[in-house]
Parts: sequence; C-alpha cells; structure tokens
Amino acid sequence: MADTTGELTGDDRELWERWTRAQRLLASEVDRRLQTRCGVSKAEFSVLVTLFRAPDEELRVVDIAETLDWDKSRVAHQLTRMESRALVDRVESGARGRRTGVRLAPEGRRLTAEATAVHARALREVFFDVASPAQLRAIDSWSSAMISRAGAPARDDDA
Amino acid sequence: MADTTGELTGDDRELWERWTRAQRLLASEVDRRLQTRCGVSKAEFSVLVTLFRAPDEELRVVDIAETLDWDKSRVAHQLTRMESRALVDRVESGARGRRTGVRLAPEGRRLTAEATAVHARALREVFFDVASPAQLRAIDSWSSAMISRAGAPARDDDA
DNA sequence: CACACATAGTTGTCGTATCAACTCGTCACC
DNA sequence: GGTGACGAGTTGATACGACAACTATGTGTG
Repeated sequence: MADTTGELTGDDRELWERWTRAQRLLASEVDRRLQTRCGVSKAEFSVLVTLFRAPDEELRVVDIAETLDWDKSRVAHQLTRMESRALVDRVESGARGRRTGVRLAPEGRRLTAEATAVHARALREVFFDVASPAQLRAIDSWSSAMISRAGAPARDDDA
Repeated sequence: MADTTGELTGDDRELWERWTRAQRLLASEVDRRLQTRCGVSKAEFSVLVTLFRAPDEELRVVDIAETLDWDKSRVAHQLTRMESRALVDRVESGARGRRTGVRLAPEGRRLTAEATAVHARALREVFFDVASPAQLRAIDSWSSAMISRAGAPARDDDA
C-alpha cells in the first residue's frame, strides 16, 4: 500500500523471487523423481490418478479435462500418447448410451500404484517433512484464500 | 510420519492439491495480465528484466542461462524470437575479447519499463494485498529453507 | 422426418521446451 | 605453428500445450 502505481519494495521483490524459485525447485524435484523412478511424466501421472479415482476406472475425455482443468485437446493428445504406451484404452463405452470412454489399462493400473507410492514419498521427504507445522498452516490458509478468491472450480494435477 | 512407506494422510493430500492449485491460479493470472496488457510472455519478460538489470544492459547467452536457470539452447531460441520482434540485439561484443553479446534494443527497453509496472501492480493486487503479513512471513521462511536445502544457485523468472 | 443446434472428440498448426549434435573460436601443450 | 580439448553459441529433432477448425453424434422443434 505504498503508492498508487503498484510498485513493490525491494524486500517484496526478493520475497517473490525466493518464493517462485522455491516452488520451482520443489516441483521439479518431485517431477524428476516420478520421471526417473517410474518413467512417468507429471502429465501422465495426473491422468492416471484421475482415472484411478473414477468409478470403474473409466471417464470421458471431457471429464478428465474438467477435473484437471485442461483443454480437451490437450487431453486427447495426451491420451493418444498414453494409449500408444498401453497405459489407457479408449473403449466403446457400452454404458453411457453410445459415447466413447477412457479406461485404465492393466499396465496403467500397475504404474499408477507404483507412481503413487513414489509421489507420496517424494512429497513427504521434500515438502511435508521439511516445512514446519506453522508454515504448512500458513501455506494452506493462503492457498484456500487464493482459490476462493479466484472462484474457479477444477483440481489439476499432482494427486 | 505415519509409516515407513511415505504415505500421506487425506488431509496432507488435500493440502498439497490446494496449494498446487493456488500456485497455478496465481501464476496464470500474472502471466495473463502481462500477456494481454503488454503483449509479453513470461519467458520474454524474464529475459528482458535480466538484461535490464545487467551492467550496460548487455549479457552473454550463458549469463542469461545461468541467471534464469535455463538451458542455453532455450535461451538461444528465445533470443532468436525476441530478436525478430526487435526486443534485443545480438552484438559483436567488442568488449569481451571477440564473443558475442546480447543487448536490450530500444523497443525492448520501452517494453521492459511498461511490463515491469504491470507486473508489479499485478503482484501487489493478487499476491501481496491478498496474503496476510503472517502468511507472507511463513511463505518466505519456507522458501528460504527450501532454497538453501536445494543448495542450488540461479534466480529464474518473475522479476 | 428434416433441419438446426449443441456436445464430444479428434486433428492440424503454431509457439515453446528439451536434448543432442554440430560449429567456431580460444588456449595449452608438444 | 599444428592439434586437440574446452567453452560458447547455434541448429535440428522431438515432444508438449494452446487454440481453432473440423467431424460425428445427440437433442429439440417445426
């Protein structure tokens, strides 16, 4: 609230830079572990977990897009790649009238279990066991405020 | 600290998802403002600010790469695009022996000033004026801990 | 039944990020 | 003074994400 131009103090600027840098370090460390230990990208993991949580492990493209807050074409492209890796199957629905569905393939289910464990362990080691309870509370309350302020819905990646 | 597998509690998982979502909302809002109000992408802005802060507004590709923690080829590609927009010039150094340098072009300098103001105002409105002082302190202390834990150097984008 | 219209999904294009290969100049050493 | 290693920079291949155009499958109304 210094002035009317929205300028920042040097301290503010440094805080912002530290914070974005810390976020980036954390995210890339988690991604790196997923990639090197399971051969799964963050995007793939997001899709796998979303499907895994769904009833019958089946969803429509649009459901995945809404859950992850992705563009539907991004989902389609991603599914094409994952289908070629035999992680998911595009099925002729049957259930919901006549639309197509996407299901976890056996290999996808196996990978999901493996990656979920790696992901959880990574989060604990590089985040939850590093931050103090007070820091976690502050981060969480800020997150909630930010989200409710934006009003938006979806959930996104990083199960 | 539940067990030896690194599993997370449901609360932890929700906290993590809220937090990554909040980060994403904040970052995309700032990026969106930069893009729509100045026609500058986050990557372009990072390069502009890095050059602007440098002595003589001139750096080598490698300096930019280290400062932003980018791959040098990413910098080269980015500079090619920005050069075609007349935001930067590749100069025949002169100073440092015979290597090439990168300088802010006049249009780049103008844009930097404009974008810096927009960026600062955006940060104030969507971040500093939203978070409480206590939250900011906690976020900052966590960031510092995270960075020193990683030991890493560079500074990255988002001036 | 036909027509328009909405919804779901795919495809193509472009800009961007990563990786590896390549060029070119500098320097050390024989 | 050649030659080989190294550092700096560029380029090309490939993958990914955003956006828009297109296809195909409902749904509604005359």
